[in-house]
Amino acid sequence: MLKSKASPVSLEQRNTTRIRVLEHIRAKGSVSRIDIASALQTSPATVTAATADLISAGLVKETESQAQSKSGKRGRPRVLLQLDGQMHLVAGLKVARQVISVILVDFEGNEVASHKYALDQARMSPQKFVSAIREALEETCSQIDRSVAHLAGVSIGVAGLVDANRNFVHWSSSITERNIDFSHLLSNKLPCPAFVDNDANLVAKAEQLFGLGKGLENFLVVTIEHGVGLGIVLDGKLYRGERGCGAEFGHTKVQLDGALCQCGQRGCLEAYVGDYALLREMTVTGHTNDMESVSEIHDRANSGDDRASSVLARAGQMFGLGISNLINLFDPECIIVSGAQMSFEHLCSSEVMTRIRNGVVNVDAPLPQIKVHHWGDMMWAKGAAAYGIEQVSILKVKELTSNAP
Amino acid sequence: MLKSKASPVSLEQRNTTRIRVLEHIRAKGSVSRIDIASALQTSPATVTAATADLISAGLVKETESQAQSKSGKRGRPRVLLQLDGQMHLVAGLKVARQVISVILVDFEGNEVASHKYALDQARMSPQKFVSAIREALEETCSQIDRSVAHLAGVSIGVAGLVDANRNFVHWSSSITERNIDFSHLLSNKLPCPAFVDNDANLVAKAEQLFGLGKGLENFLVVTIEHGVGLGIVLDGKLYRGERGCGAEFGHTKVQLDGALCQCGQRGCLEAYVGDYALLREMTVTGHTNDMESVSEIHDRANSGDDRASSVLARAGQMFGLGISNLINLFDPECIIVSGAQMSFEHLCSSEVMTRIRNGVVNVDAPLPQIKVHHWGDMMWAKGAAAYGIEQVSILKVKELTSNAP
DNA sequence: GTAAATATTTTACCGACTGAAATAAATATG
DNA sequence: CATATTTATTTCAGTCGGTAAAATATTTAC
Repeated sequence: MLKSKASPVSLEQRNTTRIRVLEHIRAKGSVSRIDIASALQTSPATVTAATADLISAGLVKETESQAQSKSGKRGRPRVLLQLDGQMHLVAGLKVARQVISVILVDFEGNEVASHKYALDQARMSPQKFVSAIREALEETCSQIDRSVAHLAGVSIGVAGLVDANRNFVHWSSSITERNIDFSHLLSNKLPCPAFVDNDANLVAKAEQLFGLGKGLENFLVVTIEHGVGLGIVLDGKLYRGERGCGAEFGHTKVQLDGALCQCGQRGCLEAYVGDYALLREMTVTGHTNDMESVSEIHDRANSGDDRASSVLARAGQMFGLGISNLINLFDPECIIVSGAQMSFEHLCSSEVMTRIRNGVVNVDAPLPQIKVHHWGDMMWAKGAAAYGIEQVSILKVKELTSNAP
Repeated sequence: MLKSKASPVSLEQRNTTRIRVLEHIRAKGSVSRIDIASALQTSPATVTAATADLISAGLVKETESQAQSKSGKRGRPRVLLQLDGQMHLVAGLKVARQVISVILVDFEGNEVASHKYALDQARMSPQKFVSAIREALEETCSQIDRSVAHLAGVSIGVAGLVDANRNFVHWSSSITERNIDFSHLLSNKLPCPAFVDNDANLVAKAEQLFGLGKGLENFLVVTIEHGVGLGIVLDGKLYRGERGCGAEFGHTKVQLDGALCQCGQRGCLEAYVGDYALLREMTVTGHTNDMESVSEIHDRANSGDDRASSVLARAGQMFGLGISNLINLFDPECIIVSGAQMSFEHLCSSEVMTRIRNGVVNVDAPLPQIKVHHWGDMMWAKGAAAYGIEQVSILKVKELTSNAP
């Protein structure tokens, strides 16, 4: 008879070690217990306990192959641990204007299936929004003969202002109503945990878990698409701002009373760097007709059109200025420039890098690295999946202790 | 006979509750145990234990006066707790070009004595630097018939790049050598713990502990003096950047290839807002002669000089642009504009506020509050003292457990 | 085969925290 | 005025996460 007498320790600080161990294993790929202990500044005994729990939850497994010991070769060999990817399936969704992109991944982030679900309307009621997500998920799951109920978690990225901790959408370009709490809507309609977040934050999560930010504590992810987005990771955590509306890098002003932006204000970075800004500039050059994408501008520039080159160059200069401001303010370990489809070579040229270097306050330390990441068009959905994996990990670890004997 | 067998818990997470309780008491001024428990989401039993320790360490005391209970008046009355300010004396120093400002404060931050120690040279060797600090401290302490040995801690603010955790100064305008570890130098020369940090960070600490940021979790402190500084507090902690050289707000660029800045780059905010920038502008207007301070420009503007007004107005516009960028990126609870002596009304005018409002991306939520704080000329030294109090608090709490029976 | 080296697990114990019960100190009520 | 009621704080016994040290496991060196 277990007497449930005293005291679960405060939820905030509970299980932090197990989650840290899990994240460390994910970041390293495969790693021995003794290395985890030294990396996390904890004792081997703690790592033994934590990994035992993670293994029993099916989140982690021991690998066959063995790593060589640090010094020499004598002594008991280290046993490598890695994620047990097969146990859980997670879906990531990105809701865009005309399409919902869905990706199914295993627990290591490997793609299992993907799908595009066409939307007939850009903006939907919350109910319609959730139904569309349900349908998109079902179609994707059927590809691999699974049902939605098999999913360990679903993560949804939308453009807009989201309080991710509460699944609360203040405003989104995909939804007709403001201030919607999706917690109940989603749990009613889906048989598994679901999470909503802002899309740029999700890409930052993807870079942190699987991408170029793996294992870093302080970095920025700049997303390039129609507009310019930003995700901020500080101390290993996504920084969301006090009201969840920070990181509006695209709307920081780079020119007093400058070019007109989609948002209605003047001088926004996006008004110089966004695709619509470039296309707008090109209309002035006389190619009024049918310029439809940034890669067309690149083509023209490459074939000797000086005006096209000049349009791209100015965008690059402004972008470089914006990036140097980010470095001056945040002093990050690294900045990751992530793009899905749009061509953005003009934002990574050596001229832009020079502009950045010349705009950063001079110190002994070298400039933070600027890494460019060309994702495919599933960038946003993969970002959502990354967040889903993280959230499911946390859920599973919590279950672990609440169910324990 | 005590057998020192197992296990101090990892230093990082040790005593966090006691420190949180102490900080909460400091933020509230006086508060009852039951309120602390609910504010910190912990149990009353924990608060009893924590406060008992803090009282025995002489950091906290019970007050005579009693607060009324929340609802009704029946029941055992709450006992208010407050800091016991008299037990410890802390010194804050700011090293400037020609002077070291020293302030002695009690543990509640009340000024006990202050002093200015003239420097004969703006840049010193590390040894000379430490000796000057020692002398400045001795002169100040003698005012109240104490010796330096009575101090519980000393905190030193310098302009430059500092790794505060290690008392390591990468570079400072006050010191002739780079990359100096002051830990040993200070502990050899001073009979009490000493801490070094960047001056703008210290002002942020002062606002957090005693000023307009009391109790806030996410806020920015913009300091106005010769240049423009920034301190960033996120999640209640000072954010210092990866290499300790972030928060260079004054050198974020507000104009592509704009005005020349002291730092050698072009278009820095400081090159439009710093005092030297305003004085430079005024030289062009024909008043070449003896314009020496910003308040003279204010005087001229107030007496109808349109050129002076225009110079101040442009600085305000650029400042507003910079502030709106900060809000767009950080989405803080509040921005505190702190100045010591320089006149900066032109940076808080209604035109500037309008510029800020129009530069922030529009959301439902109201604009973060912008608070203006006119300190006296001891702003920087008081900032240092605030940091000193915090550090000494942490030390005392740690002693508490290591000395415990 | 035995010693030395290294990784992991087991053991015994510490300390922070908790819920529940006990205690303290006030007011309300008759 | 005694007693019930209410609220704040403390005490108590127990849980949980963590640790150091010892024990155990598994390898190579000799």
